[in-house]
Amino acid sequence: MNYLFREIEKRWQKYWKSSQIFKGETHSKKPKCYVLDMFPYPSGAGLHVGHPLGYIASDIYARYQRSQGYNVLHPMGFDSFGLPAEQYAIQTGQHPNVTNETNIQRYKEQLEELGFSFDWSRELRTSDPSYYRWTQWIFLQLFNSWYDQSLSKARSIDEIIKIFEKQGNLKIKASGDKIEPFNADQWSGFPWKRKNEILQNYRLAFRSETIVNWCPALGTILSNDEIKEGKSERGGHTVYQKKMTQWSMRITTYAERLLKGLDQIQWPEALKETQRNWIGKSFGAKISFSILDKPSLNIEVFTTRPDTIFGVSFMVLAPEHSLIGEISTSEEKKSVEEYLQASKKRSERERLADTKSLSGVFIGAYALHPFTKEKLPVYVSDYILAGYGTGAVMAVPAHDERDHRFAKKFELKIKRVIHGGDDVQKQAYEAKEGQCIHSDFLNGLNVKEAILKAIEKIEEKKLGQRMINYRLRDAVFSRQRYWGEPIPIYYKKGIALGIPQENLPLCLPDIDKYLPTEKGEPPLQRAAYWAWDEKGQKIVSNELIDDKNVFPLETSTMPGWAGSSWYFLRYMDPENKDALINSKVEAYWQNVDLYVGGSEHATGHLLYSRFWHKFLKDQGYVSTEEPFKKLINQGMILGDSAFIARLEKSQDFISVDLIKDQKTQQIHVDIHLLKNGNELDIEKLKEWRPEYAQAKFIMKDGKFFCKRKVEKMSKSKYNVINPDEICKQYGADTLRMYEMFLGPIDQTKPWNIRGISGIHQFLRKFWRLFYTKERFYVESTPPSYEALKILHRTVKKIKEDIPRFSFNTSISAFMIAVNELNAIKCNNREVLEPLVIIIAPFAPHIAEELWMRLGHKNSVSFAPIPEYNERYLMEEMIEYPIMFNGKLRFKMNFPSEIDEENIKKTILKHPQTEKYLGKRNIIKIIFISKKIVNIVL
RNA sequence: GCGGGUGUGGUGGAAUUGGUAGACACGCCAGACUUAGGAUCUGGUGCCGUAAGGUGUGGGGGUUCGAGUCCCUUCACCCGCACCA
Repeated sequence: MNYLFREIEKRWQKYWKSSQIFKGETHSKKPKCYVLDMFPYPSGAGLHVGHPLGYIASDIYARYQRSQGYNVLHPMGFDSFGLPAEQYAIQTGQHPNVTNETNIQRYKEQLEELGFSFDWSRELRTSDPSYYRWTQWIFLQLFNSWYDQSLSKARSIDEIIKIFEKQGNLKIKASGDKIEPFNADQWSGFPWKRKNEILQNYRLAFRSETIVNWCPALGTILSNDEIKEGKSERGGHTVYQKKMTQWSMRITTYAERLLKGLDQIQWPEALKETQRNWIGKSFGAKISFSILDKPSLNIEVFTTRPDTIFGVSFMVLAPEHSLIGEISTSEEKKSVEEYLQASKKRSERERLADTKSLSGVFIGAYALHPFTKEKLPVYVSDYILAGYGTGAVMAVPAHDERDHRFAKKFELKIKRVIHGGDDVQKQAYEAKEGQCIHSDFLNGLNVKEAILKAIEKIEEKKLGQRMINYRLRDAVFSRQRYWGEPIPIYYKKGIALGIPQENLPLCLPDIDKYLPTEKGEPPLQRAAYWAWDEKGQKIVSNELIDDKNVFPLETSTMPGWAGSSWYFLRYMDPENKDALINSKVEAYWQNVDLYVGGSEHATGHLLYSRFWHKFLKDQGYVSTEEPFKKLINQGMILGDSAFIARLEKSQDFISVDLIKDQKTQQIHVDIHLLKNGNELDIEKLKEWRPEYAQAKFIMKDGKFFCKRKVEKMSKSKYNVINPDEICKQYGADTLRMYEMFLGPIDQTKPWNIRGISGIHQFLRKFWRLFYTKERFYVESTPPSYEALKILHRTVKKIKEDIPRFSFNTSISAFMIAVNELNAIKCNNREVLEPLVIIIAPFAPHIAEELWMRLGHKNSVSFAPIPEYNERYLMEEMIEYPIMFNGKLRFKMNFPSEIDEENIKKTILKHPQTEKYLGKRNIIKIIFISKKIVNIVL
């Protein structure tokens, strides 16, 4: 009768694998439910106990939905392009695919051991040419599209050509940089090259010279979300600013839709807020300031506070601003030049580091105030960002903190125009409250009214217009790396052209070394066959490049987020060779009903996926506006790191309890090197790190202790606990339930093995319910009312908990049920069988085993979830807490149907009442049916 | 600095609508049992107190018959953004 979990779990894992019962049906009359996990990058370290947290939760949900009668799509795959495999390839010369294959096998084994109900027939890998063929295909669609702002929709580039042929670009409202206007005749007169340059400006995948975050140590550029505090997120290398021509994605054109869509989806509020901040919408005005003695030139600024226009006392331009050269005077030219040079050298990190002291120089020019015609000195300063707004500001020191500091430093005028706050000579008053003063036509208006009035006036006088600005930047799309999708582009006379779709995939070529070339070009430059034969429609040797028929191919590759931005669609139709996805299949599965993953993807993956999805919708390939209807974040699991202390400037280590005033460095050591709690096994350490073989260890009583600290579980911190060890010891069902029992799914929590035995014992107890005298035996006779009550209460609780993802409370409900059924010695089939069904999503192996032993031939995975009957949830007797002035004094039982008056009477007669009443009078009695009685004195 | 989140026993946590704070589990204490099994069973366990009782959800204040829950204020920690005009 022992619960032999090893044997049981092996049997059912084998069965699930061979029977393929978790295959999502492509054509089904059942309602669909798409449950997805963020697919992992297959790193060499394998899974640790933090990974499965989300997988377990989604698996419970998927299994529950199957039992509820849904056709569930629950796939898994691998985000297999990425840096670690490439880094390893650089070091060892081994092709990244080899490393990948090994790692993926390990991951799959680990995932199977945990009993997940994945549909492995749909497994995909982003580095597989049959997959990235379609990533490249989407890229070409973006390349061949422009955004029509009047329709709020992406359209084919062929259509814009037709429009140009008819009317030039005079009427068109499209996303792109400002371009000289041209009419239809001019368009048809443009040479081929010019036409293509113009089109380039409208494409959603386009090349642009951008200031990028160049990381020489990684040999690549990084996106903003890959940088943490000025250093690369991976490896912590220094990042520099560099101008480069790069592929970009016009995500900014979708800013408004990305923002609006957030209201339609059920995501954690924190995550939505992060995206809102990242998109950073602000409303204001664009205002032109003319320049003294240069009537043809204007400085355009963006401001969210046009109400403070009469408080402007100077102007500031970003160092990259294009007008600086033209308008700075000869006297100031030298100091301006010096300043620009100096600010170029300052890395982003330095610029961010000292936000307190502002630098800048006067450039000699003056702008004219649009209303007062006052002379406003123009400065250049790197506190102005070239990439935001227009790269220039009208400075209002009285009402903007940074402008204030700048004004103080350069002794510029500070003019109050909003009433409120302290002395503006000492401190800026930034609040958007108060009435306008010294502001001509704005006087007396409050800030909100004044903003609108000012814009109205500005538009009326043609000085500018209202403007909505976004903080969101276009996404840089190229990487100077090997291990990514090749960008399907070739260059004809310097013009980028797409490889015809029929020729995809453009496969990654083999190269001798995975490093950049000596000249610093991307690794693909090393490929001998990396040229496009336009006529022959094939890849040929570089030697054949003649710029007539054979042209060089693009050598940068796509970023990590390319493949992950649409993989959820491919799972719906993974084998399709003719299309990204069949439209009928798409119409059925639509989008993801539940997406589970980490919140760290808030501004990367989750934003890019939404962007691509919206684009594909515009193109008619998908029917939904949002890819992930509901999303939950699993919390981080923290590990208990161990450190050894090294005395500074020495090779001597000191036991943590002996440290007094000495300065020490803390060095992470693998937690598996510890014994008896915090004691270090020095021999094991020396094996692990041979460089410490000769080190001296200062010990107390022959023991050496480590310092512990709870921090994020990660390979680099050597605090990783693998699920394999726990599976071996307690089984997958125990691990699954234990991880869920740890607390709310979305909360960060430390990993602690201490409580796991409780779960294991619970499963044993559950198992024993089915045994009498060492034999499997269940009664067919009707169960007691008490037993039915326990069952129905539990079913109700679980049905309420699962949709809320409150799995920790479900588990405690199971525990209560098993404890109570055990106490009344219930072994009725009528009670135990439904219990097996409802516990199956949580502990599927034991459930399958018991289900089989109960005599069923089919898997428990599709057995319908039992219904509960309210009849069994009624209590005949209610225990009322009797409170005096809100304090619980004693308890009394009453039949649930008894009326209020009767209860009050009985309570007042109770001897305890007299005691608590004393000489005081009752003011009133609060009676809440089936809850409490409170006597107010 | 801005935005978001979290604070409850020795520990993980529960309390879904303002209604018995600490469910369930770990740990600990006491006991029973013995085919010595990662056993099982019984009882106890927030804190102070022998007890009556008092006290208690980060701190302070408020609303209410009644507050972990609502409001104000304050502190600590975590996450995200950060010269965004």
